This record gives sequence, structure tokens and C-alpha cells, in this order.
Amino acid sequence: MAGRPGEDARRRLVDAGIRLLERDGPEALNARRLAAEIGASTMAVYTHFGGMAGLHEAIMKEEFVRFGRHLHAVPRTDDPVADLLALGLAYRDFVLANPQRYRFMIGLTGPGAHPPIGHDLIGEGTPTTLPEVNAVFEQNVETVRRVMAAGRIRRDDPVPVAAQIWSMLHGYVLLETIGVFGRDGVPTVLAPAAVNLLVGLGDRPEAAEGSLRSLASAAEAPAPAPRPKVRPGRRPRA
Amino acid sequence: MAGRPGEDARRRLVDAGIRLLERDGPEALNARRLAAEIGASTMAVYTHFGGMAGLHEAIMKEEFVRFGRHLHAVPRTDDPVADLLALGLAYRDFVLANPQRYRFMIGLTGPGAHPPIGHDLIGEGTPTTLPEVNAVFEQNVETVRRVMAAGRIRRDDPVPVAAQIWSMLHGYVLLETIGVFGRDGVPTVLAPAAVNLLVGLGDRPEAAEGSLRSLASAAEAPAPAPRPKVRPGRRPRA
DNA sequence: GGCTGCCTTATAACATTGTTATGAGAAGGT
DNA sequence: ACCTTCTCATAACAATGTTATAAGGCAGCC
Repeated sequence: MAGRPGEDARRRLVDAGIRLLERDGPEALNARRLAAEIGASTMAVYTHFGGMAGLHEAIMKEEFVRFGRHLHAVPRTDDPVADLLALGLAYRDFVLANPQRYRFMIGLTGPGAHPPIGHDLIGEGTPTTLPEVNAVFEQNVETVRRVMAAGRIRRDDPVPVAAQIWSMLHGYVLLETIGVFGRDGVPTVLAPAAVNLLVGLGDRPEAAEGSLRSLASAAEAPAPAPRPKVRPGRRPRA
Repeated sequence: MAGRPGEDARRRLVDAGIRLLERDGPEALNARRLAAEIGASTMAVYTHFGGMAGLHEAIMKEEFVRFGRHLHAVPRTDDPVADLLALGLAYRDFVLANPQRYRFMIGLTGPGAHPPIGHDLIGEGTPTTLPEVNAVFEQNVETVRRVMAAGRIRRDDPVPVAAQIWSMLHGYVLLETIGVFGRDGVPTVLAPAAVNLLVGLGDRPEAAEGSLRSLASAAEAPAPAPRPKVRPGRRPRA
């Protein structure tokens, strides 16, 4: 259909895959449907990706790239804790906007789970085997680093700390998408959990609550009113 | 094969499903394989469950029942925080023992995700639409209640607090099963996260660490040596 | 006993989907 | 011009969920 005939069938297959995944869900990602979408036969899937698993993996990687861009669009302010919370909300927004897409990305739902996302993210150094996934996680780590630099939480290896936050977020969004938390999950579960985790990491309760409030008020007034800066106070406890 | 012919094909199908799921993974849960396992034709699936989706749901419920029993086997002591941590470790053990089974249970991996687990767990009252799932969550809530009664964390509605802990656990185990945390996930991520969350909920850091240590020493010395009781100290902060 | 009605089940077929074999065509280099 | 390599369309095969159909079996009742 679109695009020159002899051209990148690869890219067009992945593009079509993204489009179908986001519109019709993971079940739409079958060989015949995708091939028809780019006006080719199913063989294209095999010459370029070796099979549906390879194409699924390519689609997953591209989704992670877009996920990373979505998170990157969150503005960074001079309150890194508020930024961390904003990042978490953006993460949640992306997942809630299309839960099936997220489940597909992490290798679960849909036609046959694709291979695991990565290995030893924490073990040796930082990176995972999939740079696309790592780029998403890195934004979390970088923000944690800034929170530590600002003296809001105890100085420590930021990677495991980011992993704690990631675990919480990941679990929360997966449970929320299956309806476990009803309609008020963010105020009743996610927000308190985030504050509690921050306090446990060393932030003062009033400071953490303040960053949360500043975020909430910024969400109500989208563009104007520069966020009231929360002064870090003093060193984290212990 | 086994069992009287005219008898509960229902139960035998579910039993075979559990067996195959735990031995060969979710891909083994197909109509022909299951029917052959009980010496019947695939029609049995349709007369008793309306289709594979119904059988999958029945298998999921039974797995949750067993999951609940597994958690129930964790001994309760007079340190409810240590019990909560032990419950978390047992949760993690069950998942790590067979990650594919857990993913199947929560409606993700395998041949076509089955319907969502439940709705409005937090919204109205406590229960979800699936009592089997709720029974698992309830153990968490009950332990949180005991932690509050012992004065270790702030008194509050225990359900959202348990939901925070559940989110963390759920996210952690799913990330660990795909290899993100390498080999030391528990000491570097899960244990610190649990302590941090507890501290944020009001426990004193030394008390939380103490409960964690008592648990670790109990794990090394399986049967003997009654766990050194951690005195609750005084009221939680604020 | 024999009849009726409902539930269960075996057989067989169909639709969908992943996959592979095969051969044709295009592109590029020598 | 010829060869090699890559790409791709056609067609077929295997696995799986599902359904139609008809037979078997069992309970209840006359």
C-alpha cells in the first residue's frame, strides 16, 4: 500500500504492528493481518524477522522507545522529588492509556509471550540486554540521583533505590489495570505508597508531602503558576 | 484413565490442568492435551466449561486456592512485622518456584489472557469478585491489621496499606522473574524496599530492621531457636 | 418394563494462525 | 551475460479452538 515496494518492509511491518497493537490490541498482531496491512504476504515476516516472535520483539522495542519519549517529555524542575512523582504519574498514565500494550511490552499478554525483557539489570553495572528498556529505567535512576544530590534522601547506590520505586510502580499499574483499586487508586494507594517509600528512604514526611502537593496543584493548573519550590530542609535522617 | 467414567470430569480436567501447568507451562493447557490427559474428547471442555477460557479461569481459581494455602502455612508469631515480611518472602518463593504459573494466574501469559481477576477491591468494602483471590489478599490485610494493633505503624484503614505492600511485592516478583535484578534481588531491592515502606508507614527504622534480621536468622536456623522478639518500642511517629 | 428428556460425549469437520517448502523475480557484482 | 543473493508470492502443513451432529447413558415417571 504505502511506501515503495522494494523498500523497508521491516520498518513498515513494525509501524503497522504498533498501529494495530495500539488500536486493536495484541490479538491483532498475527502474521496474515500484519502482512495484509503492508500489502505483502506472510513470508515478509519470516525473511525479515525469522518469525512472529522476532517481529513481536521488534514491536516491543519500538514501544519502549516511545515509552521513553513519553517519560522524557515530563518537565524537570528544581524539586527532584516532585519530578520523581511526576515521572511516576506519567508512567501510570502511559500504562492506563493502553493496558494491553503495556502487558505486551513486558512480554506477557497476547499471542505467546516474547522472550524476557532483560537480565542482570542490577547485577553487573547498570545496563540490561535491551537498551530500549534500559533507557526507560535510566530516567528513573537519574532522577533518584538528583534526589540524593539535593539531600532529600540518603546517599546510596541509586540503582537499587530506583529498582524499589520501579517495583512499586510496576506492581501498582498492573494491579490497577485489572481493576483491583477501583477508581481512587492514585490517591488511596499510589500516592501514599510513594510518600511512604520516600520517607523510608530518608525524606522528611512534610517535605515529601509538600512535593506531592506541589505536583497535584501543578496538575490542576496546567501551564501557569511556577510550582512553589519545596525547600529541602536539612539532611535526611540517619 | 483414572477415576470412574461418568464421574466429575470437571474436577479431573482442572486437576490435569494444574498438573500440566506446573510441569509443562501454560502452553500445555490446550484442549486436546487436557482431554487426552483425562481420557476424553475435547467436547468435555465445552460441556463443562463452555470453552478453554472457562477452563483457564477454573484452573486459575484453583491455583489461587493453593497459593492461599501456601501463604497460610507461614507461621504467625508475636512479631507481626516479621510475619508480614515472612509472608512476603513466601509470596516471592511461590512465584519464583514457577514464574509461568504466577503469570498465568494473574491473567497474562499463556494461550490468551483470561478475564481480569477482579474489580473494586478497594472501592466498595473489601471483597473482589473472585473470593479465591481475595482470600490471598486478606492474609495480607489481616497481618497489616495486627501490625497496627501492635502499634508498629500508624493506625489507618488497613486495606489501602495492604494494597501498597501488595503492589510492591507484585511488581518486584514480576521484575525478578524476568531477570532484571540478577541474583541478589532480595537483599538489594526487596528487603530494603520493605523496610523503607514500613518506616514510611510509621515503624521505627531500628524496629523494622530488627524484624527483618530476626526473620533472616530464623531462615538460617529453620526449626529451632524461637525468634528473638523485637519489642515494639513506643508509638509510631505522628 | 419401557418411554421420555436431559446431560454427556465421541466423531468429524471448519476457521484461524504460525510455519515451511518451493520457485519466481529483482538487484547487484564480476 | 551469468551468477549469487535477497525478497517475496503461492501453496501446503500442523496445531489449536470451536461447533455441528449424532449416539450413549442415566433419572424420573407411567
